[in-house]
Amino acid sequence: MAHEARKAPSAETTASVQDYLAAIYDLAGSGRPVIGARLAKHMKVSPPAVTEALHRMARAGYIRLAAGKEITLTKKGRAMAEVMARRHRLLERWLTDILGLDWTEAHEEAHRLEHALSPKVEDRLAAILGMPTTCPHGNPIPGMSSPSQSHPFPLDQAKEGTTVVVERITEEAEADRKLLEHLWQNGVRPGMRLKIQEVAPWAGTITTASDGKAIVLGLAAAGKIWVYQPK
Amino acid sequence: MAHEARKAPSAETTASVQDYLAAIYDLAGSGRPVIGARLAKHMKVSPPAVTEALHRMARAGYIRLAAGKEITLTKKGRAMAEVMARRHRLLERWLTDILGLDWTEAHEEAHRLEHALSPKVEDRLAAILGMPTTCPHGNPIPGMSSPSQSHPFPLDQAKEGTTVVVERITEEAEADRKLLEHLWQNGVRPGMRLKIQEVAPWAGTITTASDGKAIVLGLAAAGKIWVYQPK
DNA sequence: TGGTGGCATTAACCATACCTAATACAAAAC
DNA sequence: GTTTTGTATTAGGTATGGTTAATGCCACCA
Repeated sequence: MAHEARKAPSAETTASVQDYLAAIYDLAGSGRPVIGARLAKHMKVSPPAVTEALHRMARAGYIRLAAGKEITLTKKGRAMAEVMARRHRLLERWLTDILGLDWTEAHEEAHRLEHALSPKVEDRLAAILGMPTTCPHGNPIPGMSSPSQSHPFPLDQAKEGTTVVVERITEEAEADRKLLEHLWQNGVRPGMRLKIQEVAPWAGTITTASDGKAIVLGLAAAGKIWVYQPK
Repeated sequence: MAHEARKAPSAETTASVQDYLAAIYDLAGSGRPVIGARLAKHMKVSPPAVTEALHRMARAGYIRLAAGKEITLTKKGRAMAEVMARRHRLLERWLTDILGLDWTEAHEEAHRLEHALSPKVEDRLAAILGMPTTCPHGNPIPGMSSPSQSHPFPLDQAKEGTTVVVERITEEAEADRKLLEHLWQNGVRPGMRLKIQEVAPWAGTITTASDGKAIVLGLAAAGKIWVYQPK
């Protein structure tokens, strides 16, 4: 948009491109290959919109479109995606820790604000927040060297009878407002201990318990929550 | 832009419309009539862009295009413009008071961020800032009931030999980066006392002094700085 | 081997929002 | 009273970034 262009002269990285880069980055975190259809679903846009955007981004050198369908970030693309992740997560911290919003709101607010954040404000923000290493959902903030000695895995791969600790709610889950609200209301947040009571692939559910209270999740949703084995 | 639309479903107020509303609001503050040409200059866009935008905004009920050239805000338009002014000025306060940026940067950063600020974040921000009544440039924050008992007038109308106090640097001046930097570097900010040494309409300048240091300003620039007579 | 489902793409279209160049017009300057 | 200046508008064009509808492609399943 020419109007946006006015604000960011050359080196044009539009809000849209930033959104796509962030989405690719987030989806790549799950291990599964990033393809257009997944992007379209995650970002709630039509498949043709994705095709077009990807072409624009490939032309601009942000991504590579492999022979197959898989989409990979170039060095430049990855750098930009990390900047966006950093801004997003720092903003979430600010919104929750200082302004007192909850998760659900924080994610959406941060998503809007992240496009308007300059490197300078980003740095000052990091400073006043005390250089946090993760966002409130537990996702690492790039450039903050989070330790993370645990070996996290998706909750849908947990074994029945074990007890796990929530490491993070991935951005994939964050995109689903309803899911986020559900998790928030059930107290599912980083550090929470979960006893795996039943994994039922036939029903597509996983049942966990915490403080005696049972929480039932679909396997797809559970796959977007990463946990680790406490030692 | 459809992409923006996604983020703000109906009740569509695009960033562009917000910019125009804010500009109309700011320019109206000077007393002089708001016409398209002034808008074009202030916003650094071409006259046809203004014409088109005004039609879109009139269609949407934000402004009235009087028979003559004058542009006036409708109730709806004024409300939105005040929201934008409030967000802008609160953000400036945050940027300067908490993040430690200076004026010049603060204005530009705020201008980008204001479009992404929700009512909720706006309110929380106002709270943690201690309900400030003005922005760092001295402009009142709508909804904060600033007293302002002084009777400010533009600096270019000051009488030779008098001493005045800077009340505010208007948004009109803020739009000019170079001017803003100049004022900042010369210590011109709200509360500063200025001795009017010479008003020279033939030369188009006004010479003032503060702490023995002389500051020369063009009359056009001086007209964008409001001062008051200390009693 | 012949569907069927999932995925990508093309085609055609739309709105926003900007631009330049050219035109229209009025009021002030000479 | 014409000319200049300021202002607005029309005309024509561009780019982004979306949409739906239709089509093309492949891979897996029976």
